[in-house]
Amino acid sequence: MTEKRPYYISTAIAYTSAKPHIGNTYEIVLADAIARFKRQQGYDVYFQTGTDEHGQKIQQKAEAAGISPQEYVDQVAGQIRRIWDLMNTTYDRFVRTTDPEHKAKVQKIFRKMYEKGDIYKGKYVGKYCTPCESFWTESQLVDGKCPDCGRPCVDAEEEAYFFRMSKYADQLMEYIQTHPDFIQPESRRNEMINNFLKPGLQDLCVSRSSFTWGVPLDFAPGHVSYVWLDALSNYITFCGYDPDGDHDEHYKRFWPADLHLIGKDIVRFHTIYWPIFLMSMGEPLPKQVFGHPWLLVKGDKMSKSKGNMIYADDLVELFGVDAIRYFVLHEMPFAADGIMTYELIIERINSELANILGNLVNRTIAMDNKYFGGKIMAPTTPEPVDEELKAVALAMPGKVAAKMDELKVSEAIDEIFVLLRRANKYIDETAPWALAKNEADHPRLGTVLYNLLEAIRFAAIALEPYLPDTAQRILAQLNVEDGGLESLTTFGVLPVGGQVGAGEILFARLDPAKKLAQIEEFNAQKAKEALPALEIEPYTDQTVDFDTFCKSDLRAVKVLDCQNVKKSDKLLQFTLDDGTGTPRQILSGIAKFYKPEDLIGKTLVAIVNLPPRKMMGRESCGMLLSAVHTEKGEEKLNLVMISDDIPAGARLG
RNA sequence: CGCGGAGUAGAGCAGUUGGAAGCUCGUCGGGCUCAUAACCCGGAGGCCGCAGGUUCGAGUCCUGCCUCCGCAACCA
Repeated sequence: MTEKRPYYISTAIAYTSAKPHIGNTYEIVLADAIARFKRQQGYDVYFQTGTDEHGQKIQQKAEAAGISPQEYVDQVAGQIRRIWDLMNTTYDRFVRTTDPEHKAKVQKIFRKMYEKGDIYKGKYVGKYCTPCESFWTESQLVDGKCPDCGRPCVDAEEEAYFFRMSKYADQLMEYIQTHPDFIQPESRRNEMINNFLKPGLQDLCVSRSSFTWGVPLDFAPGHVSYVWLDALSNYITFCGYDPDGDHDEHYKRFWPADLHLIGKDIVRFHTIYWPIFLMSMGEPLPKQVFGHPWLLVKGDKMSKSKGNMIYADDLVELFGVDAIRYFVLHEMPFAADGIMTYELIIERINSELANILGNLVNRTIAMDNKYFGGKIMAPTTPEPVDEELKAVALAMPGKVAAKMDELKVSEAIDEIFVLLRRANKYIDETAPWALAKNEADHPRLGTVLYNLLEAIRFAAIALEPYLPDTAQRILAQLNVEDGGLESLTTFGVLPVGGQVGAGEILFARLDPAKKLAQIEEFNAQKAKEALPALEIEPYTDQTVDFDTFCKSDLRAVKVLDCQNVKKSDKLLQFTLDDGTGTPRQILSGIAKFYKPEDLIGKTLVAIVNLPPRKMMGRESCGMLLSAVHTEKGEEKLNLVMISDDIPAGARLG
C-alpha cells in the first residue's frame, strides 16, 4: 500500500460568547465537505475545530449570567459541539483554548517571543473611560465619548507588551508574493497588501491588563495574553507542537496546515499576525488561508438586534440535515456573500433534491422493481445514447475534483447534478415504459436500467462529501457498497444479478405555502420559549413612610357572589361580605384569569378605603389584592387568597 | 482624491487572452406517463449601470460619472 499523503484542514475556532447561528455553522459544514472529499481522494486527513474561550467579552457575559467564566464557556462550547455533531461533521479533534496544556504552551510561546526581543514592554496610550474601566481608540469614540456609556473619556496610558510586527513585514510580503494561492480569494489578498502591508505594519499590543479571563503571562503578573495570540496558536498547540522543540510525530506529519478555513472578517489575523507569529517561532507557514464569504439573511447580516437570527438546529428540525448541508454548500458562491431565505431553501429542496435527484432515484428503482422484480440485469451492446451517458458519468469525478481543488464547492456539486440531469434526459430518450411493452425489447430495457442504476451509483458516491446520509441511503437502495472514487474510473462496476431495494422517498416535495406557515408557527413558538421563564416586576427605589402605609385599610373579605359584567371581557363584579353586615361591591379586571363561579366562598384581601369609582356604569368600592408576574412572556395573575378560618372584616397590617 | 469589489432576462448568477450574450429558477407552449403535479423539448423575455474613447469589431480594454457593498490596524 502506498503511503497516504497528509492533509491538515482547520476551521477557525468558534468564539464562545453565544450560540452560533447558521452563518457560523456554514464554516464547519464547508470544512467537513472538503475534509470528506480529501479522504475520498485518499489523503490522511486531520480535521481540527474547536472553541476560542477567552477574552473580556466572555468575562462580562459570565458576570451578567452570574456564573464563572469557565462555567459559561463550558455551556456554550457544549452547545457548539452539539451543533457541529448535529450537522454530521467529521472533525478529528475538537479543541478548547481553556485546555491547561494549551495555556501552558501559549505561556511558553509568549515568553520565547519576549526573550527573543520580538515582544517588548511599552505603554499603551489611548482614551480611557473610568466608570467602564475600558480603553478605546480615538476612532471608536462616539462624539468624543465612551461608546458604551456615553460619558467622557480621558487620555490614559497603561503598561503593555507589544509585538514588533515591522521586523517581519518584508519577509511576509515576500511570502505572499511568492505564494499567490496563500490568501484566497484574491480580493482579500489585495486588501491585505494594500491596506496593511504597504502602509507599514504597526506594532501590535499583545497583552491586556484590564481583565483577567485569558492566559496569564507568567513573567508579567496582572497581564493576560491578547486573545488572538492565544487563539491562533491552537492550530499548532493541539497538533503536537512543543515550544521547546520536542514536537510530536503528529505535528511533524501534519504541520504546516494545508488549509485554514476562516470567515472573511478575520482574514487579517490569519494572514498577517499568524504568519508573523510563526516566523518568530521559526515554524513554517500554513499553505493556504481561505476567507469564505458570509451567509446573509435576505441580504442582511444576522444579528440579535435585527431579530433575524437563524440557527442550524432549528433549520435541521424543519428541513433535515442533508437539505441544510446542501443549501449552504450550494448557495454559497466562492467570493461573494450568499443569501438565505426560507423561500430559497424550499425552492432548492424541491427543484434539485426532490425533483432532479430524489425523483430520478425513485423512478429508476420503481421501474426496475416493476419490470424485473428488482433484479439488476446485464447490459447488452451499447447504443450511442448509452455512450453519451457513460461519457458524462466518467468525466464527472475529474470535473468535481478540479472544482474542489479551487475550493469551489458549489460548482463541484453542480458537476454532479449535470450527470443527474443527463440521466433524467436519458430516461426520456430511451422510454423504458415503451420497451417494457414488448418482450423482444426486454434485453434493451435491462441495459437501460443498468446504465441508469450505474449512473446513480456514480452520483451517490460523488455526493458523499456533501450529502453523506443521502449518499448512504441511495447506495442502500442499490444494495451496493461505497466503492470510493476508484470505483468511478470504469462504468459498469455495479454487480449484475444484484437486487435493488424497495423505493424510498429521499426528499419529499414541500408545499411552499404550507411549509412557510409551519415555519412561522415554529419560529413563534421558539420566540416564546426564548422569553424568560419567569419575570417579576423590578423593585422600586422609593420608600413609603409608615404612616402612609397605615392609612391603607386592608381587610379579609368573603366572596358572596361573583359574576361577569355584561359587555365587558375584563371585569368581574364581586359581592363581598366585609364583616359590616352590608355587602360591599367591588369590580375587578381579572375576568381572563378566573371563572366567577370558582371564586364564590373564597376569602380574599381587599383595600376598602379607596374612593369609590365607577366602571361600566357600576360602582366599585375598593380593590382586591392580587399577585402578578410574567411567565414565558405571558402575564399571570393570582388573587391573594387567605385561610377561610379568618373572619370577614379582619384587618390586615 | 484612503484601498478594493460589484452593477448582464422577473429573481439569483456565469461570461478565460476583445470575435454570433449564456446557466439555474420562474413564466408561456408542447411532449411523455416509469416517477414525488415529478421528467424531456421549445418559445418569450437583455441599450450587459450611465456617458465618452480605442478598435474592422467592446459585456470584455481606457477615461469620467452614478449606485450598492467590503476593508480601514485594540469591539475576538
